[in-house]
Amino acid sequence: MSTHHSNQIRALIERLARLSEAEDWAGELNPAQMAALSYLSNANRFSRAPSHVASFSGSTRGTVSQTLRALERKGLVTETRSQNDRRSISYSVTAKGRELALSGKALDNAIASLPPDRVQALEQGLGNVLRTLLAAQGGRSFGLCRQCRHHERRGSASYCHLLKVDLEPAETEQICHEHSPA
Amino acid sequence: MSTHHSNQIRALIERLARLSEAEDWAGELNPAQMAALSYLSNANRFSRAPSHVASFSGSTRGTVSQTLRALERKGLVTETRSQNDRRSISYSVTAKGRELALSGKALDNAIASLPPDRVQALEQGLGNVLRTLLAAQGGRSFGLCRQCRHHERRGSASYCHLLKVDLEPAETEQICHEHSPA
DNA sequence: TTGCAATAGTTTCGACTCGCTACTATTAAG
DNA sequence: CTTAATAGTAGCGAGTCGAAACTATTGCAA
Repeated sequence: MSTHHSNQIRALIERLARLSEAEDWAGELNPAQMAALSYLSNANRFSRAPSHVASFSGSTRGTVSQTLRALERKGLVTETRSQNDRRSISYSVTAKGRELALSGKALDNAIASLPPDRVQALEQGLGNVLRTLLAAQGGRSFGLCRQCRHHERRGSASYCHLLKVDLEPAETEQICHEHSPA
Repeated sequence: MSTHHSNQIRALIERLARLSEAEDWAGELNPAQMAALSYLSNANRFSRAPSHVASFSGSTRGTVSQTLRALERKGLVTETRSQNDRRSISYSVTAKGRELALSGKALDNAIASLPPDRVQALEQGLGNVLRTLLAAQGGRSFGLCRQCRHHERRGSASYCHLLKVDLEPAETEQICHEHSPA
């Protein structure tokens, strides 16, 4: 019974995602590229490495490596090698990339047309499902910096107790790969 | 504001689908194949043609043609050519395919662990979103035969006024490509 | 300090997706 | 009876995806 409903809902989620991804984004990007670009445009400066993208999307480093090269060829992201750890790379989204990442999606409009309480219920319900799924699979939560247990508000600025760095206000609204629910 | 929430929810939907599809299904199937197999195992006998699968998944006939051949090579579906219209083909899911289609998914378990009212809210909310999206894009609803405007209950059996055929009870619980909301 | 072991990322391989543009076969419509 | 529409397939090119092998760097421990 409950199993039956779970099936239905999973089917709905997968179908909605599939239909949403079937949008061609001006023919420029495919779903994997769009997902990576969208993630990068919302991730903070500690969370823009290939391995973070891979972890976020449940993919592998090898696959993501190719996806990021495709994005770079298209001028949507640029790579920056780290000085501290010369193995690691951080990708930044260009202006052109940011524009594409924010371009209107039909699914967004469909969601926005719901009554506010329905939207609220959806967000909470899907959030719960995601947390449960991640807990079961040992994945990272990739939540907002601001909602992390290592985050501390200090007046107008903030501080991360895990990475031991000061944070600007805007950064606390970004995704962090070290995120841990409060 | 509302736009912001819509973005969040779309991101949740796409991420959940991506994580769910990252399950390897015993290493046998990829996401597109699983989606097609899952659809076929729930579709009624009028809705199992390549074009129906394509329409359901928002893909193209060409792509689906290859996906179905892959499934057939793996012994998960079999094709049956129609006598009435010798252009059309109907695919059936084999026992092996049905087993795979019903195999447990981590996302199902995550959903099933929610309180029943949350599950209810999710199902309704996502259903609303899907209907809105389909209306905006002109896509078919692919709902259950039983919930169709052409369906009429006749004692223990049923009748479809569109296709003008008698239906067995089990068939009314399947997906129909001609489905039109009541 | 030297010598692994772990980590970050890349490369290559093979099977496959995906949209596209032909293309064939069949059926429908004028 | 020709023409148009429909159902499905074939081949192309760019790209996904997982796996395994590989390079370069960093960490750790004897």
